[in-house]
Amino acid sequence: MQYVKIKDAIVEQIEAGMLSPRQKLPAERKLAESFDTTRVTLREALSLLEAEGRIYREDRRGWFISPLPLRYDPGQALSFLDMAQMQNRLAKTEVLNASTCLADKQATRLLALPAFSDVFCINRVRYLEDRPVVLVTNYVQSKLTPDLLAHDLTQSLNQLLCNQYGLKQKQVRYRIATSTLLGSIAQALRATSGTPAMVIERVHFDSTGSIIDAAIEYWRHDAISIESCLELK
Amino acid sequence: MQYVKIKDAIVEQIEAGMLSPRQKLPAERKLAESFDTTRVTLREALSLLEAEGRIYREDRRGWFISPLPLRYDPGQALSFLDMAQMQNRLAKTEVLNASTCLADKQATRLLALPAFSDVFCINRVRYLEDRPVVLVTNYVQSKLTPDLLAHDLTQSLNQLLCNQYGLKQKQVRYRIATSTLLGSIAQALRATSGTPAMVIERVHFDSTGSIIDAAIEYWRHDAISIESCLELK
DNA sequence: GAGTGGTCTAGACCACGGA
DNA sequence: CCGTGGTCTAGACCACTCA
Repeated sequence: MQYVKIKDAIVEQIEAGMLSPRQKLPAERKLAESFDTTRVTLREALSLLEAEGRIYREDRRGWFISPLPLRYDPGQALSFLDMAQMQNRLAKTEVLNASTCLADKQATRLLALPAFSDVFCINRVRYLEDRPVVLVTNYVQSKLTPDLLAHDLTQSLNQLLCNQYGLKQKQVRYRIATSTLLGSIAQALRATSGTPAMVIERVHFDSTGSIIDAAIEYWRHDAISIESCLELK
Repeated sequence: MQYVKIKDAIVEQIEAGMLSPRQKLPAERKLAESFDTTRVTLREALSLLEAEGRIYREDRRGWFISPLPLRYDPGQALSFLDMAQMQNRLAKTEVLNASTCLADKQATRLLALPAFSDVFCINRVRYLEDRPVVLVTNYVQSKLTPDLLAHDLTQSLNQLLCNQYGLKQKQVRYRIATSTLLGSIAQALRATSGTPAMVIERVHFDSTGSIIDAAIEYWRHDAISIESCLELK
């Protein structure tokens, strides 16, 4: 099992601090040569490192060392920016698009809507140190929040809903699973199709138990570590 | 991108119900032939399906269709068996080994122990419909629970600690991340080294805030979906 | 013992990124 | 425009599973 040895050799270099976060690895052909093997086998080793969350790939740009993951607490209603700031990370948000549209399958499921409802749909990419780490799709029932799209959407949607519309999140239901980044989602994160991903779905409720909004987050799986602390019943 | 088309063709067959959960796919060479391609490309398609959680592999035995994942709520102090039963799943637990040993690096970190402490270390594999889905390693401070290992360890450790020793879990701290199954962990789950995994670390506290025990769970990533509902502060 | 999956070789072409 | 990563070919050998 040559590819395991290659993987271990690279892990050793990472842990010895010879390779720093976000640093690019040498070209695949060069690495293959230096480990005296073929590209196929070398790529097997790289895929394994990727699955372990130690390196990541930018589509057609190469392989890079993964930075520490962001600690993410689903129990805290913290915005991405606040979370990043508390962990001394440099965060940025980019709005890909924001529009009113007919609820798609996911939106109707998450928001428990009747068919053909109108919703606001917002797609944003979040960056850590200029690396795109998560694509977030927010769905908000349009009747609750007129003119929502007129506001600055790079800020926390949670805070916006609270301050502008008095919609306070009291409860969250979430689901976490693994999958892959495909097509346009992969593109938005500069990832190759098929990159491992962590998918988080959230539905927010107000104090009366009504649904406020929902979100689906596609994370590069190496960029997040979910950590929380809670009381048991 | 031939392998994406192959993947889609197989997905279609799964969703049409032509392939049922736990059913074995044809041999790689046969699949490759029927899609008129080589094994390398075919395996790329299979790996993608695996990463999406739609199929899984048993080491040297072949590829199988993934059953529905088990819904797992970290906020409920439910035992694996109760969880499975509530979802009409057939569960089984196998004790791999249970012993007193010097705390390793992980145990000292999770239990916040001084160096060279004695702990009970229990390794168990949990099955759903005879498929091994998770390897659980439990660490318990030995001084709190004399003779722990004399009891039936196929039952819920949580319940055992509560009923036999009066140790009631009041709080849990957990961490969820993705990684891979390697070496003996992979073997215990009949998986190939490098299989995608969901790793859950848990530390349990009693009502005084003292640590009772800790656990590390290595899940086949397609076998679990983490779902919870909680109040926001 | 036949067939299978796990691993590896030694090439190839293309489209894209970056200079 | 060069070099890169993404994709694909057509084989091979071995160790293991299973009948």
